Amino acid sequence: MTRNDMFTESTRKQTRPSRPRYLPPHLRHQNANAVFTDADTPELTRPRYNRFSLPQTALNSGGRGRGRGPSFTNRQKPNLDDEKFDELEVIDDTAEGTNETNFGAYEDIPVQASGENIPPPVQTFAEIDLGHVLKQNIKRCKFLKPTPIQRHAIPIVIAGRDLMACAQTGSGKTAAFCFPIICGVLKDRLLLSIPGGSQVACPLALILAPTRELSCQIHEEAKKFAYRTGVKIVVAYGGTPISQQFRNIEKGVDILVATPGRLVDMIERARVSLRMIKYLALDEADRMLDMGFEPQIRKIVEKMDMPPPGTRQTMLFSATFPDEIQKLASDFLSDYVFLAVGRVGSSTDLIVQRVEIVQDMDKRNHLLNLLHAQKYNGSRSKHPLTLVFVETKRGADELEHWLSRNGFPAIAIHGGKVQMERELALRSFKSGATPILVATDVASRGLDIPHVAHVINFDLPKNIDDYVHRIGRTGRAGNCGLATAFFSDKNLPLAKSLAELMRESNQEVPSWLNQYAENSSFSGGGWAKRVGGKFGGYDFRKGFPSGNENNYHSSTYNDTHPVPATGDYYAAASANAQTFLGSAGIYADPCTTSANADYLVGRNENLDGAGPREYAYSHGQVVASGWE
DNA sequence: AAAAAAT
Repeated sequence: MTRNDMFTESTRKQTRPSRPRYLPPHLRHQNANAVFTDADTPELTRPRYNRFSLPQTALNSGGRGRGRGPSFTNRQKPNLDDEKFDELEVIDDTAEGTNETNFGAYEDIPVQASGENIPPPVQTFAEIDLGHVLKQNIKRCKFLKPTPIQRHAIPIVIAGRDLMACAQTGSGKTAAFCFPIICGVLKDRLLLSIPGGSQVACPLALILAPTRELSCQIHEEAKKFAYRTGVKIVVAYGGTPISQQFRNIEKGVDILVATPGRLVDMIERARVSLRMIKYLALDEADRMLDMGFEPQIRKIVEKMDMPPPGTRQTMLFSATFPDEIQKLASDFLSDYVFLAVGRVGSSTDLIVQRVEIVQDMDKRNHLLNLLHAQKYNGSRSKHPLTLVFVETKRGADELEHWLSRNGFPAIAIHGGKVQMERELALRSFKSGATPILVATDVASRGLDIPHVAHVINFDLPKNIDDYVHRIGRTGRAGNCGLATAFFSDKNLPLAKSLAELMRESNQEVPSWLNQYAENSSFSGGGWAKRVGGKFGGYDFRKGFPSGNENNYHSSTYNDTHPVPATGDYYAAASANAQTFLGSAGIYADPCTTSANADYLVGRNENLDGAGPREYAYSHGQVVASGWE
C-alpha cells in the first residue's frame, strides 16, 4: 500500500499549501535574546521550497513510491569507493535507509537560542573546523548540508560551551553531538597522555541513554562518524554478559556509550573511571532526569569521579524539556546555551494526528478494524509498519497474542523480555517480517525505525510529552506519517494538553475533544505543564513565555532552597505532596502553611472518576495530580 | 500505577 491510501479526505484538506506560514506564538513578538530563523539565511541559499507544500506533494507521490518530497534532495549518491565503510550499516538518525530524504523539510524550521554570548550558527559544514578526516566522514555519510540543530549546536560545542537542546531524534541531533565530541577527543588525545595498559579504562567522553536499544543505535552511528579517526567507541548496557563488554573496554575506549545501570556496575568494579571525562552527553535527557532515573544519573554525574561542571563539557538533548527537568538539569551545566529547534516529523504537519473515542472494552475490535482497513486499502505486497503503544508489559503480551490469533502477525517489545527477545522483536519489525510491533514506552524514545507508517496509541500515555515522543516514531526524516489515538474516559486529564498540541501542529481537533478540554480543570496532562508551543521546550531561565505572574521559576531557578520565606504555601503532609508539586514545577516546603494558599495538595479525591488521586491546586485550579 | 535501568 502506498502512503496515499492511508490518508483520509480531511487530511488532504489540512495540508493545503494555501495555509498561512506558521510562526510559534513566542516568536511573533520576538526581541529578547538571540533568535535565528531562516529569515536570516541569505535568499540565494534558501531552497525554493515551502515546508507546507510537503505533505500534499508527498501524498500525491504515490506513483513515485512513499512520501518523498520534490525532486531535490540533500543527499549525494553513496561513496562506493570505500567498501569497508559501506559495510557499516548506515542508520544515522537523519537517514531513512533510502538515499533520498526530505531534507527540504528541515530548511524552514525556526531555531531559538538563548544564553550569554551565543556562538553564531553556520550554514555549511565547510565553515566548521572539524579536521580532514571528519570532513571525509561527513561526505561518506552523505551529509551535504547541516540540519538546523547541527548548524547551531556544533559551533556552540566546538566553542567549548555547555548546551541544552530541544530537538527531535530525526533532526540529526546524534550527529550534532557526536561530531564535536569526536573532534574534541582527537585534539585532547594529543595533549593528554593516556595511561596505556591500565586495568581501568578512562574514557574522555560519555554518552548516556535511557534504553539499551537506544544506546546501541547511538553506538552504531558514532562508529560511522568516527571511521578511520582512530577514536575508539565502546557501548555498555545491561541484559547481556558483562565479560565481552569488559574485553571491548580493555582494548581502549575514548567514547563510552552506556545505559546507567551497567555503567555504575562497571565503575563500582573499578573497570571504568570517569576522571578523564571531558564531554558528557545525555540523550533523551528529560527521561534520564525523571523520577525513576534521576538518582542514578546524579550518582554518575556528581558522586563518582567525574570532573565538575565547568571543567567538562555537558550536552543535554531531548525532544521535550519540561520546566522542572530544566531545573534539575541546570545542576549539571555551566553557563549553557539553550537551543529550541522547531519540531520536525514530530507533532508537526508531517504527522497527521487522529483521535478517536474508544472505550477500553472496545479497543481490540477497533484496532482490528483499523488494521483491516489498512490491509485492504491497496496493500498488495507488504503490510505497512505499524507501531502500537500500550500501557503495560502484560497488555503488550496479551495484545501480541490476540493480534496474532486474529490474522495480524504481531510481536511485542517491553522491558520484561530478555535482551535477546527485545532485539529479535525489533529486527523482526524493522525487516517487515512482523509488521506490527506492540510496545511499551521502552520503544517510545529516540529509536529510529525507518518506514513506520502508523503509530497507534492503543493506550494513551498519562503525559503529553510521552505522546510527543511516541508519535515521533513515525514521520521520520521529513517523511509523513499517521498517528491514531484511542481516547477513553481514563484519558480525560490529557484532553486539554492534547487539544493544545494538536492545535499547535495544525491538526484538526475533534469538537468533542475541545469540549472535554474546555470542561477540564486540568492544566496540563496531570503531571507536568507543557510550555514552549511549537518547540519541545522553552528556556526556563526566562520564566514562562506567557504572563504567569505567579511563578517561582525565573527568579529562583538556581537557588537550592527556592521557597521564599514569606511565600503563601500550603502543602498537605502526605508523602507524595512534594513530589506532586515538584512534578508541576512548583517547589513547596511541606512545613510551610498559610491560610492564603497558592498551592494546596488535596488527598484522595476522585474528580474524574478514574480513581482517587492526590491533586495540587493553585487558586482553585488543578495544577498536578497523581496517585498516592 | 507503570515503565526503564545492574546482577
